[in-house]
Amino acid sequence: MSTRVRVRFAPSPTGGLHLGGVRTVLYNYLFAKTHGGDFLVRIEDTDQNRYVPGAEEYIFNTLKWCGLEPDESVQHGGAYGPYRQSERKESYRQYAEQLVKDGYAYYAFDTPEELEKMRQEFRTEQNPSPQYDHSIRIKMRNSLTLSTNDTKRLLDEGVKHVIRIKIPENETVSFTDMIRGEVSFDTSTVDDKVLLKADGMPTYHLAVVVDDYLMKISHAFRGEEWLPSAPVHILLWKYLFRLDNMPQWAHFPLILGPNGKLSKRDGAKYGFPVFAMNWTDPKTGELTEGFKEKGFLPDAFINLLALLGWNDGTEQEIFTKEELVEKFSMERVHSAGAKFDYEKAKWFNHEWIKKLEVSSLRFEVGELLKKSGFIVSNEDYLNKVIQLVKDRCTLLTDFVQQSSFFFKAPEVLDIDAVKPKWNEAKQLFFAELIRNYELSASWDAHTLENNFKEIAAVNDLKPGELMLPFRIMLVGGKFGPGVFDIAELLGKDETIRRIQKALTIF
RNA sequence: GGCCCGUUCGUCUAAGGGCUAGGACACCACCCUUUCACGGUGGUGAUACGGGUUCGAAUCCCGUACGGGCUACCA
Repeated sequence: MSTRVRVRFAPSPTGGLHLGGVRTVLYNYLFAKTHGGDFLVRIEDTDQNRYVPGAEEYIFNTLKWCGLEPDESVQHGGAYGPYRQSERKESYRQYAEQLVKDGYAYYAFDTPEELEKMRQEFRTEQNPSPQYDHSIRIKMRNSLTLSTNDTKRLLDEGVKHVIRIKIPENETVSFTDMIRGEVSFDTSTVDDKVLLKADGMPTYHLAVVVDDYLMKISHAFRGEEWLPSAPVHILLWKYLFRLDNMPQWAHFPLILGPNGKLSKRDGAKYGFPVFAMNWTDPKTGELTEGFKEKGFLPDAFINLLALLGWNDGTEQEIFTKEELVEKFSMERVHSAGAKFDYEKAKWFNHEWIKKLEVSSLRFEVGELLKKSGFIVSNEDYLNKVIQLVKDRCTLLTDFVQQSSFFFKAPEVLDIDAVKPKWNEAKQLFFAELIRNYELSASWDAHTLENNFKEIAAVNDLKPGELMLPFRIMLVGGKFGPGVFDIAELLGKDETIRRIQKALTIF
């Protein structure tokens, strides 16, 4: 018996990957790494109607950005391929047929119209959505109600049909969920799910069981929305591969938005990203913003996701990926859903920006500045700028606003902040400051500040009244690091140039 | 409607029978700061409700309420 830990993330390529999806990846990844096992990605593209070009590539790009690279996948290779279900199509039919042969499944010839008619017919106040279950199947067109000959004839004629699981009556199916403990279902309330569709493709239910078996998955983790279909999967394991080969299950709590399961719409409505990275719908051209482009660091993104439903029992909140791998345990994953709080998410990112070295930030920030039209030629200068402003940036994109004046003189000055209190004496002070600074032998923040205050004292002016105007001259607005630090970094020529220019405006 | 899961400050959570229910985000106040932030100190604020079990319950059991998920030839 193989005891190696093997887990999988099995997305269907239908669009952007959202928070919950990435967290599922994360917990899978952490569990695999914590136990020295394998993490693989299997593309569940059995629904050809929902196929979206580019979505698969997007998923892998996202995993790469997050630093959660699979050990096996379509892109990474591996010994258990193919890793795309559409390419495994042929293998599913035989399992479905085997189930029919063993009496655990049956052919159903009902057309979509007939199914719709059935739902209309049996719909009542008490039962608004009738299911194709043990009580209904005897009234439908399938190999259970048709004679053997009729069934054979229809099959031979190539009539479109599906294969449905025949759920037993009055049985209790139970299993132990690693997060929730024992969960059980009365099979009489479970419907006869379609296993193999009319186009020959399996549904999720068949595919997940067959593939988890074939790929030797030891632990199957997924979102809580799958809990209701667990009995179908358990039964399939029992009928097909024996229960003692079945992986251990865990159903993660949902990540909730302001109203229920977090959706793409929530993001648009409440102004925060839901997808990991930008996603453009190829059909509509609609762009949905991602955490990456919003200015989140991958380390912070992983960190905040990990803590949404898990903690290590201490008061630590900032974790590196390595620490998470070291400390993660499925037993400490919460069972209740967690409402996503964007403010806290930003706090995580801020903490990470403060924590990270300038060298880790430089590339991203440099790119961002260049993209915004600033000329960044001097690496050393950029490093100093980042060091000076990083503590006041919550998002990576904040660096642009917080440091723009280091690369380009402000075009508009916040004159209103200065003008009402501006007077002749201040004008003269800055004229003298220019002369002083021009002659100054050293150009460091400390000297600059001392000289500034000396001149103010000599002229009987309060430094406080002068520093704001000085800031406006250099920065353009009421923000930024210490004004003398700015002047030091800007250099003598540029500082004086900005004072001179401002004096003509004030 | 049925089935399943869940319920500790506004939000994320700690406390897995025993101290004034702890921390973080957010919010408020003060300090620091001659800008804005960072930072520091303090504050507001929770065990859904009702029954049990127990010397003792946020914790175990039952019920109710509320929330969420599922109820497709989608995943």
